[in-house]
Amino acid sequence: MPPALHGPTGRPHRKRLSPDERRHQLLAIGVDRLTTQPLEAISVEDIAAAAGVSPGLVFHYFGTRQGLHLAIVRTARDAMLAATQPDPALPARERLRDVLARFVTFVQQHDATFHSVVRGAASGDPRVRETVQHARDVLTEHTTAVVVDLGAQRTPLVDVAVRAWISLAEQALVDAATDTAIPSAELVAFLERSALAVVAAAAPTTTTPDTPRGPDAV
Amino acid sequence: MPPALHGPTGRPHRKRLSPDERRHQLLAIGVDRLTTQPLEAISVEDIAAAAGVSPGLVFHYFGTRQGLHLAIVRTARDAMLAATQPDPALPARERLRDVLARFVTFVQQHDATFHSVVRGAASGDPRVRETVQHARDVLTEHTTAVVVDLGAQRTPLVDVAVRAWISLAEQALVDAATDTAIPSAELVAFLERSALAVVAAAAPTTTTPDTPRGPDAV
DNA sequence: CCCGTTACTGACGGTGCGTCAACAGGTAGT
DNA sequence: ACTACCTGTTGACGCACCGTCAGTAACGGG
Repeated sequence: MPPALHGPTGRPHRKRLSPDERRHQLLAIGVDRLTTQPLEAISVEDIAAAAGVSPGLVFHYFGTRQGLHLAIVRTARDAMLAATQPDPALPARERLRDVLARFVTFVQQHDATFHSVVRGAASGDPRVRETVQHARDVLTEHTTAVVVDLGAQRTPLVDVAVRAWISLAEQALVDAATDTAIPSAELVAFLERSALAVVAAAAPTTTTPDTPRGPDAV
Repeated sequence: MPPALHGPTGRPHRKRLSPDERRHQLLAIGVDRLTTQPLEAISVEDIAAAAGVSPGLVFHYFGTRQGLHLAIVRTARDAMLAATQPDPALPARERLRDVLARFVTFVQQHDATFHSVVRGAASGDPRVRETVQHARDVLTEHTTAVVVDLGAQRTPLVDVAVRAWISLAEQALVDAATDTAIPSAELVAFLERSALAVVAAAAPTTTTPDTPRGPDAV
């Protein structure tokens, strides 16, 4: 990326872009910054300086610092969701494995972005949390569709279990996706098995054929 | 809590406390603030005003804003760990259930504190992350001890699985501990079963006696 | 070439972080 | 009690960043 649209520390050259172009440029800089620093550390003035514009312009486009952060995290989130869209043509089990495999690949290639999105879930700004939560909701929906296709019943506890499993998957990906000691295929297989096992643990009365339960429930 | 150590908006009265007392007081205010606002929203000046002292004094005790945050989150974390110390006298399975039951109770009673600690895991400050990670490490150790006692082998993937299960448990607690639609006992039972199931999913070759696996492993 | 639209600037006020020399409350020695 | 020391504590300062707004200049159309 060129440092700016004018000579390096030379004269401003004052280029006038269309709103879409400018917005896109600022967002691209923001997502790039996300690979080296957390969301909260991104300042309006830093983005403005990197784009060669005044801070005021950034406020013109995003309103507030939080507005900027929100737009940045949304961009990163959408990239993640686009990369992990399930293939509706596949049967349930294959679909799950396919999504998990692509997810592992995505995290391996964009681990900094993934980290930032996951960490955004704990942001102080409710709107940022909501944005990340939306990503989780989408993933939860995909996963729930799979387990329902496999014969599980939906209960409140099963919903909790699926959401909780998403967290498990996030943590496992953060831990192991870039860890060479664990092959990707093994990680994918573990995630696949754990998803089914966790749902089975939440729905002990389900009639799935291959999860026999002992009489140890409370 | 008295608003301060002087008359309400009256004259400062300038009480001189011992460093321990003052530090403790500031920390107590900080942990209390944590129940209504996220860590990053806690400002030095707010704490100072609540204690009836100058902002400079807070810097004297904690150095920086981050130092204050770190001390606050450490205090909250220690309270959580203290409440969930396993009872070494119990056998593995009972020990797991006992810890989980007390964990659910703790979250029900201090959900705001728990939220803040969990969210601290995604803080921008590495030291805060490290602090929360330490709590997870302790919980991971307890859990690993249980599953090893139950006959599981330790492999890199099992370690990943246990850490990931901690995230699952955190998420399930955040979701469901204060949800009246799901009885505590059921939640505890789910967490217990899911722990064993996730470890089994990570170590398909283990010889655990009471976790029968169907031929669904990949 | 000029004129209007609007992307963009620059100067300003406010808030919170962090520093430092100086001040004052407590206490020990006489 | 008086004094002198130690140290908990202050208040004023510099700085970075957020957010606002009236004004300016770059592009497109006539």
